[in-house]
Amino acid sequence: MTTAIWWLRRDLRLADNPALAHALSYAGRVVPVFILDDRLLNSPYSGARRISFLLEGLRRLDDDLRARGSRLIIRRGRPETELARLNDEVNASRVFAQQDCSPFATRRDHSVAQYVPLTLVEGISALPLGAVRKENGEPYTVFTPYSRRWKALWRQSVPALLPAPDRIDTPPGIHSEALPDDPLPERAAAHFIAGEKAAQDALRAFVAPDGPIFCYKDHRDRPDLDATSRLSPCLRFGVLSPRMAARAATEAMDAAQDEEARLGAETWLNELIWRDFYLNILAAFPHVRRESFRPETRSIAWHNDASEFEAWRTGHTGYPFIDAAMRQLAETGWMHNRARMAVASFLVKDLLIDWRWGERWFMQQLIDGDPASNNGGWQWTAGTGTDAAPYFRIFNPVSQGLKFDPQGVYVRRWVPELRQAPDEFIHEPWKMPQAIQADTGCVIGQVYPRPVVDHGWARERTLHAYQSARSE
DNA sequence: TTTTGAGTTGTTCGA
DNA sequence: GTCGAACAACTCAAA
Repeated sequence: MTTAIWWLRRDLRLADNPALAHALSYAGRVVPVFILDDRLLNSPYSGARRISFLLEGLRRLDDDLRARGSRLIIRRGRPETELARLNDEVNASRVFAQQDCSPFATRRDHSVAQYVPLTLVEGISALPLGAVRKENGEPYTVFTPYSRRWKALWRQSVPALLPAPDRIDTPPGIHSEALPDDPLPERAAAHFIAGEKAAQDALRAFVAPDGPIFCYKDHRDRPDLDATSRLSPCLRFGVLSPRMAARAATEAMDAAQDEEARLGAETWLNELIWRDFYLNILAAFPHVRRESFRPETRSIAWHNDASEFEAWRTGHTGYPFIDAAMRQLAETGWMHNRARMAVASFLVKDLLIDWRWGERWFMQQLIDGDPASNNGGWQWTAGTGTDAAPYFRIFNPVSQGLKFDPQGVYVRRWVPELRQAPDEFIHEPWKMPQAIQADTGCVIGQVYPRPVVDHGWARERTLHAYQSARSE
């Protein structure tokens, strides 16, 4: 009987898993293996939150495999070495894996293919990488036409979902290493689901009749509400199939009771399409990982002040909305999307710090940190990327707070020093009269910092810095 | 090949 | 307080 290896990377699921399906149709016996690669675990772009989520996801997947007569084999080392060794041990004739598109993954897989017969299978995106192209065959670099084409292709033939197999035959007696200790045993992922069944339940609840998806258009911008799906870590590691998510979104669009509800579902679908878009951008333009997509923005004279970066990183900029967001990130490994834009704009356009500093910090902290989406988002905000925000679009850290956290609920939740501050000063506490500062126990400059920079001044500085870079 | 319309998420200023 | 224009042209996608 033929044996195949199913090499898992970021597709920790049994349902709608094309790589697994290929392995099962190719061979009677399948060996699921995950290889802990120290280059990834110790990378400066890695972080404890994400590793913790990954380890939990591996444990849950092992449970699910055992319920189907199989189990997850863990190996540690270089994938080339480990796969070649496992290949010999189980006498496998082919390795199946889900295609990945980061520069590291591409190099790794190319190298692995020199040692074992490797078949890469789509599944990382809702529509296969490279499937959505311009008429001339080139990749899109602007989102809106990309999304139009994406939707047209999707509606042309909505992909069928592959059912989870009832049984997976895995030969006995294969050595598996123990998983390393969880770097955050108290569960960084307490707020996040790492199991496949729970992720699917969460998706179902999100798109259920009267579910949050139908209010998503209006509520998604409010970090003080709990109105997003929070499925990003599951999509990051493939605990949830992006196709399944996109199908749920389009079905919700079709089931919507009114136009507003339909737009809610479509807005969420658009977020999934953004995810596909940035995966394709990274695949087609791998240099974005290292430098700005737009050459004319590569010569911006960054200010790069280390102590200002530190204030941003730790949530002590003196702008409450920014600080709340940065503390939410540090404490939970996740940040609301609206807040991600605001803090990114603040780092790049108020502090004039190289977007790559922020990108790396996000990768170290985010439980859902994905090289493609994170890079795309940072370059969008910085105005250096594909389809980027115009350089003069600079978020005002105060008005973002007033607009999207009107009562200061989000600020008070994450910045306890300001809990007693009156509503009218919650986003501009430095304007509080001395008497109120004393009464409420938030003396500015002592309990809570003064703004690290004046926004109006910083805005002008950035406009000039970007203009100079352009005219070079 | 040329032309045309359009482009996630904002802010500021002045009427 | 509200509204429209300016911000800066430029590139992309498609007809």
